[in-house]
Amino acid sequence: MKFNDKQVQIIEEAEKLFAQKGFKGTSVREIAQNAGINLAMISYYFGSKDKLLEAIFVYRGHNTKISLEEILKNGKMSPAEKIDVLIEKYVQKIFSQKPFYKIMSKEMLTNNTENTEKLILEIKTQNLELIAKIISEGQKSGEFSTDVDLPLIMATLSGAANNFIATQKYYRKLSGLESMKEKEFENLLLNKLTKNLKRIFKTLLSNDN
Amino acid sequence: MKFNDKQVQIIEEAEKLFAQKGFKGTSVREIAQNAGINLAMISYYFGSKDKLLEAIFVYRGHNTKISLEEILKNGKMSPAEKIDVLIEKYVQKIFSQKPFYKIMSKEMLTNNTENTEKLILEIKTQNLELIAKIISEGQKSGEFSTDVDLPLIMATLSGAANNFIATQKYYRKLSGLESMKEKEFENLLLNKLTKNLKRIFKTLLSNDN
Amino acid sequence: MKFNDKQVQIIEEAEKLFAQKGFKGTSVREIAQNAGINLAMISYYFGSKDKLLEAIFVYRGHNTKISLEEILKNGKMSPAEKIDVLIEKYVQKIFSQKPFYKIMSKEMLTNNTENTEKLILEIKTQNLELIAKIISEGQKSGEFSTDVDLPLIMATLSGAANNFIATQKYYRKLSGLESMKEKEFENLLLNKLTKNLKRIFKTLLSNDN
Amino acid sequence: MKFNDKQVQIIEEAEKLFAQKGFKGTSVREIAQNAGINLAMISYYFGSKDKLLEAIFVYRGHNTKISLEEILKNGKMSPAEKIDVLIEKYVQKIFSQKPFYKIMSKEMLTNNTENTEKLILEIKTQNLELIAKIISEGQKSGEFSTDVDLPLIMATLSGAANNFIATQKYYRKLSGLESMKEKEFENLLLNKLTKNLKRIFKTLLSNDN
DNA sequence: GATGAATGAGTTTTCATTCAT
DNA sequence: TATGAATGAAAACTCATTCAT
Repeated sequence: MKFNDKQVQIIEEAEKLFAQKGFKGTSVREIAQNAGINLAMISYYFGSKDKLLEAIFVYRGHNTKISLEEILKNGKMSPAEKIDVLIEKYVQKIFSQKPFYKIMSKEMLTNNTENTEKLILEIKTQNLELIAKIISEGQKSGEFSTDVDLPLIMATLSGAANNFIATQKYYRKLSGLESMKEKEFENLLLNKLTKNLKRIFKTLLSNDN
Repeated sequence: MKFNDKQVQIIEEAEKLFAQKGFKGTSVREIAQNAGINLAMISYYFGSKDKLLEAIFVYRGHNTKISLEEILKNGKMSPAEKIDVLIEKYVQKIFSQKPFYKIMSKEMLTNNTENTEKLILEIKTQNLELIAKIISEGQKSGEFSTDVDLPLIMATLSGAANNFIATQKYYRKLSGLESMKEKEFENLLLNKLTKNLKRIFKTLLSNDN
Repeated sequence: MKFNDKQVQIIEEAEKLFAQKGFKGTSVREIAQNAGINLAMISYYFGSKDKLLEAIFVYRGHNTKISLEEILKNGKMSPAEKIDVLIEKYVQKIFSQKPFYKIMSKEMLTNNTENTEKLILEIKTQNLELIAKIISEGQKSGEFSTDVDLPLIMATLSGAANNFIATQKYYRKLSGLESMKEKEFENLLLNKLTKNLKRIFKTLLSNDN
Repeated sequence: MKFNDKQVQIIEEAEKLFAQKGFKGTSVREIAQNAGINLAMISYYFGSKDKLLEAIFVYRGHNTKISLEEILKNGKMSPAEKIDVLIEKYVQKIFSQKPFYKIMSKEMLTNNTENTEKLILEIKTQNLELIAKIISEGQKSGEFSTDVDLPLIMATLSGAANNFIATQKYYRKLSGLESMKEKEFENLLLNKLTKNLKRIFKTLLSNDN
């Protein structure tokens, strides 16, 4: 499914607003005004507000898949190195697409439409399969423990990462970093999170349980 | 701040609905109907829908504090054991108060009112201080590493835990446990999560970095 | 009709608020709070909000009558002097009971209940009869013109006077007296209005038409 | 600022109702029903009930200015004649736009929004400047006294005039003219008021104080 | 494709009044 | 007398969607 320029314009504006103020908290009128398009165009292009949300998932979910799949193609790395790269890429993606991940986090918390549920499950499944392959490699080579609960690891990974973008402002206050510049703080966070997750994965995948 | 029976009744009904359908997705009319009280009573007792949300935070935040503080009073345990108990209690609390934690997760993701932000920060600060004390004990006795980023550990803990209650249904499907009974699945989840978190904490607090 | 202390307390608070914010713009809850009494007491003492308004008219209308009647009893003054005193007293009364006259002005502008209409008419009639007597005296003695439209004179008198209390703040700005102290300005206004009205009455009652 | 047909329709209906029942006493639903338009159109066109009130002031205030300015352009009349014409025009305007002047009178009596206060002050200032010019002419030519309090004269003029339209029904009863036909009574009132005001102005502007 | 106007159902909140005690 | 609780009606406003052009 391809979106034309105008649709992308609407999608990106809607994504920003949904992330900031929630789906219900954002009116289509607001989206139209911010995107500089006519109110009726949203219905025209997407059918309804709900469908617009789904379009966001399609738009971002599509990007997600492609970008993550590239990791696996590199055959020279060890499974452990691949996990490290995966974590790096994953954290980078979440940080670069914060609004979308905020929306997804919110949607997972709510009884939403069947369609969004399906789309979220798709994204999760894709990521899971990706990791599954790497872990499977590592298990075959003996590097990783054979006693690994994959969905649990996934939940820990995405849980910690999403929580970081959700609670960024609280983290700032609790760490006493309120005076640090936004960009600097952002980098600090990204590095800490990446390092932390790598360490956690090492533990959870290791043989000595 | 104390709430009378009617207020508690409203608060608990609102909590349930806010968790299910979101704050904006729930109408006060709906709350009133489900709680079996007159619509105007909500304004009468809480002033507004926003204030009702704050009341939920006060109501649950209060309970949170008391129950967690009891852990520390036991002086016979080692810091490592205390951490284990803390994790157990924390996971139990989150599981027993799922609706509230769902609401809090959502609120953290949205630009909400100053008051709720303050109340969330309070709860987070209380938990942080609690863990800080235990870790400090462990650091003095040499059990724990002195190089510990407390807020990061907190974020990992609450992130993973909250993610579990948020993505429970997805976890079920991805693990192929759709046929398992709700209660059994709930227990399984609780145990896995607890065990997992204990292991992560052991790693993150250990000296061998 | 006599009012007890509590009723007077409510009446005076209501009068203040009705004058400030209008009858519809004032809630009974607000009156109760400001008067420091229980909300239900207003219904208890007066029956309804409408009846409370009528009570204000009875309360002030009663005062009005007594105070004005005293003017006539003095038999030593000439009709012209009496008119002057009447104007002085009238302006003083309006200035000292601004809130009530504001309410009355507003009520006259609106299709109100039969009762308030009747009460206003009563007050107007009383004043009219008072002036009528004085003018009649003056006509008999030849001082005043026999061609006098009494209600028209009345309307001019009360119109100008009421307009002054209604447009006080606008008058201040238009006269460039914004820096003058409130009390000083009040006195200035009172004197100017009195002098002005006396002059107008002299003209309207004079023989040379 | 121009209003389209629908907006004018709403404005005129609202004006009628506000004059009859007061601003607070009129519901937007009522306005919509009487104007035969959808309830939501009022918000759509004006934003809010308050803004609708302001629109009435803009709509009528605009008309006021234009119509009054034409008086001055006639250069052949003496200042005294101009004053007479001004009074005639002014009274005619008030009588032809009774609803608007009722609303304005009420608004002046209440602590209203900044915007309406500003708009009222504008209208008053415009009228004041108009009269100021004429009086200034008369003072230069020696016809009028140099000791003239302009705002006070204005207040007398508008006070008396407004009072007439406000107390029309009371005037009718007090004058014993209840059986007269509405139109006839209206004309009688207009003529009396005009004549009366001319006489008053003559006195207040004359040299012999 | 595009738009301004329009709509009906919905929202939260406020109100005057009444009730049980 | 007095009161806190309760209520139903009504208020203004917002919303997503649709329609005619």
